[in-house]
Amino acid sequence: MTTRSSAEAARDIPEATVARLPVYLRALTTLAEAGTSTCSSEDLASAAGVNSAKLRKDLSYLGSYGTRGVGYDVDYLRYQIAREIGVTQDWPVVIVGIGNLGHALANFSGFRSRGFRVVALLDADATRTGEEVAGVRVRPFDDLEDIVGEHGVAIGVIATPAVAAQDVADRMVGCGISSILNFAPTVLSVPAGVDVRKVDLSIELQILAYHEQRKAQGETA
Amino acid sequence: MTTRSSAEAARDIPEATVARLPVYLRALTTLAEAGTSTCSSEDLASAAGVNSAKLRKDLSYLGSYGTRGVGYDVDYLRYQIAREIGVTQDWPVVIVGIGNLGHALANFSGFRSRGFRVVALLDADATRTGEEVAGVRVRPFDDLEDIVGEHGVAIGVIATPAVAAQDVADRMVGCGISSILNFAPTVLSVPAGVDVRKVDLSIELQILAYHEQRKAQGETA
DNA sequence: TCCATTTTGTTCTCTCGTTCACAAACTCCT
DNA sequence: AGGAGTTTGTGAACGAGAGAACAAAATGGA
Ligand SMILES: NC(=O)c1ccc[n+]([C@@H]2O[C@H](COP(=O)([O-])OP(=O)(O)OC[C@H]3O[C@@H](n4cnc5c(N)ncnc54)[C@H](O)[C@@H]3O)[C@@H](O)[C@H]2O)c1
Ligand SMILES: NC(=O)c1ccc[n+]([C@@H]2O[C@H](COP(=O)([O-])OP(=O)(O)OC[C@H]3O[C@@H](n4cnc5c(N)ncnc54)[C@H](O)[C@@H]3O)[C@@H](O)[C@H]2O)c1
Repeated sequence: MTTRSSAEAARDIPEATVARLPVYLRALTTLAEAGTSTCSSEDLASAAGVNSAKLRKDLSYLGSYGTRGVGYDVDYLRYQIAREIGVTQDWPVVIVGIGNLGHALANFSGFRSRGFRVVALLDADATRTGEEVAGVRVRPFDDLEDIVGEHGVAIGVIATPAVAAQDVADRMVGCGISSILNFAPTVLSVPAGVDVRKVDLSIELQILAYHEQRKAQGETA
Repeated sequence: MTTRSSAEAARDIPEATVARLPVYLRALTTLAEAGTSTCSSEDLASAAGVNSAKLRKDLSYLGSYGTRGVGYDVDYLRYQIAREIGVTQDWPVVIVGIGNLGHALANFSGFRSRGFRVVALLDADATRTGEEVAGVRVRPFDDLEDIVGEHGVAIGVIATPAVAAQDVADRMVGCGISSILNFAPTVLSVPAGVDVRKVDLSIELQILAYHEQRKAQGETA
């Protein structure tokens, strides 16, 4: 299990690198829109907010897509990163919990433009179903299994209150979803093989508060 | 600069630990609400979704707040962590960009309950000002300096479109804000001493897509 | 053709983070 | 009082990530 088949490239991209590839992708898109066709690692690194050594090392995990003495072809590199991440294809996504946050997410244009397609908005509250948000009708949560089966959905977004999040996750996992983006402030437990990423506003603010407090302490000390 | 004054405790909490303290805090609150007064590192670790060795090591950076053979007093530990993070006091916060996302953020109850207080909602669009969201009136962006000065705001939240984010950040830094939470999909450049954290939906989804793609590859290989 | 210049890809080192494993410290029971 | 049983706090081993530094490879001009 440690060695891979010889046909497939020995791809084992570090997690820290995976998390930065989307940043590079966005920076490349910005450069392309500005009419730049070639860029050095220095250029791209500064657009992405990292140092150039790190950028080159990250890109080296994908292969040798640059030219020494010249730099990288913007469009070519962009395609290679997109392919590596998997956003050259479209990923169907369901959003569960169409309250304050769910509405904002449904209206978020960044889904479409980045290889994701919202195929359904689901809510358990019957008074919300039928409403149309960003061109998609809100449907009852119980339609989850049907929708996931029909569209082959692999990615689910949870924007329900914390108390409901584990139940929603269980239902998602039960019908084959294997990647979850969780906005509810709670720890989800899922079986091995299912990826969960969380976005947690309170945690981010508390981290800022910690550093802020230390800055203040330093001043008065 | 490497050694600290003898009076102050040698506090140098690793960044990875700082990011987990809010998770422990939330887990402790949940335990307290469930009527638990004492818990072991094993209990708390499972509630927080980490392993117990990591939890104990993290807590050891704060001091020795447990009792061997017994565990931790839930309320006492909760207070100690809250104090360390700095959320025993209230932090005033401004939100800039009251569109889809800004509305959701303004309505988010997690601010209040976690030591943060939204003192102002700002937007550059004159047609939005005057509107009341969650009991707070939306004011013109140009009031930023006045508000920050008046309330001593140190933390700012950016929920504007990406193109405006750098300008907003510059204005924030200019009037003394030193911690920024950025929801716009763009890399902010700020002077040293200012902390920026970003919340980026597209990046999270792309990371999920990468792993999802690898799972699919494994099946068909 | 050859040399100077540029910029990548990679090796090496150092720092940071995770996990293991166990002595120290506490409780409870006899 | 003493011993059995628990659970913390931490030293040490291990692994992952960051950054410096440089050889290899390309370009372009003489
Ligand atoms: N509003 C924000 O800016 C914000 C920010 C960060 C995190 N969050 C978190 O995101 C979540 C949603 O926040 P919100 O402000 O949109 O809350 P909300 O109450 O406005 O919306 C929650 C929605 O989920 C639905 N729901 C409840 N139980 C459900 C279930 N079992 N199945 C399906 N749908 C269900 C409700 O009907 C409601 O429409 C909360 O957990 C909140 O803590 C919100
Ligand atoms: N909607 C989402 O769920 C979501 C999710 C992730 C990220 N984002 C990002 O968050 C940001 C806001 O998203 P949104 O959907 O709320 O957009 P939106 O267009 O609905 O709202 C943006 C608001 O910012 C205001 N604004 C524009 N320029 C400004 C300036 N210079 N100063 C002050 N205010 C200004 C506008 O008047 C508007 O009210 C975007 O960058 C978006 O990419 C949104």
